[in-house]
Amino acid sequence: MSVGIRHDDLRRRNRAMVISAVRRAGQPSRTEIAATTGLSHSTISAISADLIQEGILAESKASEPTALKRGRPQIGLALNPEAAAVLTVVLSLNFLSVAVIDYAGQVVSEEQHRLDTLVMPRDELIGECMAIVRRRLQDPDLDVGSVARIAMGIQGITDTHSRAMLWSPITPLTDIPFADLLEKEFGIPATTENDCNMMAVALQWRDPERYRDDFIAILLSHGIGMGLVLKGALFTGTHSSGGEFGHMIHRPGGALCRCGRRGCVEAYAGNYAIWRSAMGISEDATPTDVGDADMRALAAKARQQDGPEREAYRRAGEALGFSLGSLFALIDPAPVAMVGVSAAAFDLIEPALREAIAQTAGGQHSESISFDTEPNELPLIREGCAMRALTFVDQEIFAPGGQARAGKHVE
Amino acid sequence: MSVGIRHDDLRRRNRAMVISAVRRAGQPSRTEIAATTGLSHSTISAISADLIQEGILAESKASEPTALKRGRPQIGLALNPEAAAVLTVVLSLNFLSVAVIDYAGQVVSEEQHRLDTLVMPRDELIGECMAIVRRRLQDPDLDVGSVARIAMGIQGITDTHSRAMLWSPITPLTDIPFADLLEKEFGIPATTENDCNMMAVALQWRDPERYRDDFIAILLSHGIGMGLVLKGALFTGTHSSGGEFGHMIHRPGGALCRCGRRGCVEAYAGNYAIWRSAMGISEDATPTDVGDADMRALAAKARQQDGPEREAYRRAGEALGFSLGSLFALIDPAPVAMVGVSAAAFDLIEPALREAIAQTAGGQHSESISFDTEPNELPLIREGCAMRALTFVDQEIFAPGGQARAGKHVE
DNA sequence: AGGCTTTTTTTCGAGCCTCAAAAAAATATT
DNA sequence: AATATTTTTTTGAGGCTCGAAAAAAAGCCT
Repeated sequence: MSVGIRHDDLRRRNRAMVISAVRRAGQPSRTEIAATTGLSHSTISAISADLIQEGILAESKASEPTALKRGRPQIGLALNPEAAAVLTVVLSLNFLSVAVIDYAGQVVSEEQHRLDTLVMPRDELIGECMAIVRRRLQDPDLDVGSVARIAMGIQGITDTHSRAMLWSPITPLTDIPFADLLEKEFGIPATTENDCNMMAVALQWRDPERYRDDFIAILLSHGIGMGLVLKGALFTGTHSSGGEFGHMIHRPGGALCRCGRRGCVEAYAGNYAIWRSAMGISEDATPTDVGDADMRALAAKARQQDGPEREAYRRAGEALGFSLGSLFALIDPAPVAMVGVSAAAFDLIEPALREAIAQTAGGQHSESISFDTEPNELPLIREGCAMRALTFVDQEIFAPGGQARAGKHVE
Repeated sequence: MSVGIRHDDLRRRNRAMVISAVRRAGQPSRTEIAATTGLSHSTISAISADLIQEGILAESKASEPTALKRGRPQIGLALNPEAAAVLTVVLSLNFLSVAVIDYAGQVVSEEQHRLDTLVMPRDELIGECMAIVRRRLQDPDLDVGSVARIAMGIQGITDTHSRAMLWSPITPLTDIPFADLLEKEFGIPATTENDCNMMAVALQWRDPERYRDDFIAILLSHGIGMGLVLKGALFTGTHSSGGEFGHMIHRPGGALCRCGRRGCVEAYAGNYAIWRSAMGISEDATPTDVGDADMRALAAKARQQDGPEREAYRRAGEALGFSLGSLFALIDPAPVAMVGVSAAAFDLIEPALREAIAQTAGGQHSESISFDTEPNELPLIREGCAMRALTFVDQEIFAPGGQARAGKHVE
């Protein structure tokens, strides 16, 4: 049952709120923080004095060219980059990348690595992940505060508590508890996050104007994934990362999907599905991975002339449109960001998509639904992981105490 | 942006928590409240003294046959039935019902009324609603505390803020701001709620064991509706009541739905759709309303022998199964309550439903998905409205102050 | 019956937290 | 140099929750 508010929670929450206001605003003055949080100046003054004394915030000496105004000039408060650091791990098809990020959000160090995820045995895959993290952690250049959190973004389904990868299209392996493995190996709290969810988190930070309370990030790549933000919060399943938009049923008993089932959206709109359709291969054929370059070539050909290639994109658009319509029937329409290599071919997809969505209950105002595209998902996933980890540090380490009161931060 | 916690919010929230604990538990002692809320005994003592003094709670003199225990006996705290009252209005196809309910949740007075919703002009429909409410409010037997809240449950789509009915299958009229009309007429704060959402709320109170954090209530009637509770909270769309499960697309371009579109789940599983299919009427035929008695007869016939009737239910099950599978792909599987006249025929629907759902990503563990049935939706809707209104009184009237601090309750 | 034990509830003082108002600080304007 | 303006800090008051201790209200035991 929901629990009462203890007296100590008050300061904790307001501390977290101040930190969050600074992270969001960049260099707000105390007065600005008071305005956005609704707390009094004295409270903000007290809390920020604490945070500065603890080395979490710092007064920004950086002489911003503030407009000349009468009165005492505002002093900007900024996150102290050295207060902590976080580490992101992004594991996607045949690709592993790691970055160390300081408390202010700047990349300090990074490393990337190609590997054959599809065929690697379990121990080797885990070993590679651990090894690349270890190398980054032992980097002598790394003099930023100790790494306080690891966020791993994985293409695939994770559990609600962000502990494990349950299933992934990039490997036949299942149920790898990456978070536990990382914590055990490095003694640093870690989470395992779904890639599309991290895309959504990143978009929220990148463009809070457009992606604020309700929006959808859809990954158009080998598979079809979705990250969903509703009422300002990331939407996840009750047991898993959820939002498996790609496996909503478009046509019962239809085309063969990579997941082994039939008729999923992905079986019409995933890279392999578009390819299969364009090449005139049977819908029952086992999906094969198609390189990004091949997909770009396919899109170019589809643009050049009408033919099976263009028809393949049309069918993908139709599948996406009807399924988005079904989704919108549940949650109401929201802005959409199309991410991934096939988002670069969205011009080929959009007409059929809009035509389909207009035939659904969720697409009632289909012309007002806006789409944005972003061809490269990896930077988004990393940014999302970074923000996930950083906000964890903000809330759980620098404003600790929730239920199990953690050790106090000592200066 | 999220707002800081003021000092006065603390007491307010804990007050609300105590009230909520009492409503949930029935007659908890102070000690029990302290345990469930996590607050200290002294705090509970102080808050409950206030609440008793204000006439919101009362010590239950009712000599419960508590097991003989050593020590000072616990004093049960109960809601004071006379602290306030709420009024529920349920408007469904050709039927209007109103009830007055005391603060403890007991029905004090009620009235029901048949009317032709499908053909009534706007003014008349609104007039009937206002008249029946006025009669109940003026009932001389009504000596319970003044009515503090009205909750109206309507079959159809409402807006997020529960102010208006946007669209409904029971009338060609649209955009009726019932909440505003009621408030203006009677000066009592009111809301307009979606019927299926209220069903879900009621189930949560009726059987909190089974329907706690994640579950689905599906109305199988003329149309197909859904109320969805995720992570303990009612799920609504971003602009409307949302959860229009009945208008997810089952077969793109398929059977004609009552909403004018094609291929919706409802066009296969709504009463009219089952009837149409059983009678061998074309899928393109305009939907007609079918009486409950006819539906019961149809189900009986389907049970009796294999034939087009049984096949119609099978097709309904298939549509429901694939769509539930798509839904579960998004939110993960959860317990389902089937409500409404066709829920009584769930035995005819279930086999095909399970077969279909097993073919979807969301139905991975389809055998573990459990269904419960409840043929009568009206009592559920009324209960849901009652609890909705009562918890509003709990939180907004008896623990006021959120942002715009309301006048304090004076004894 | 009367004292003892057990459990619940209330009382009381301490420690925090937030807030409003006043004071201090820092700069532009006159 | 004095004044005006705006931001930040200081200070005292009031409220809230908590822990400990006291009070209350029973059953238990001799």
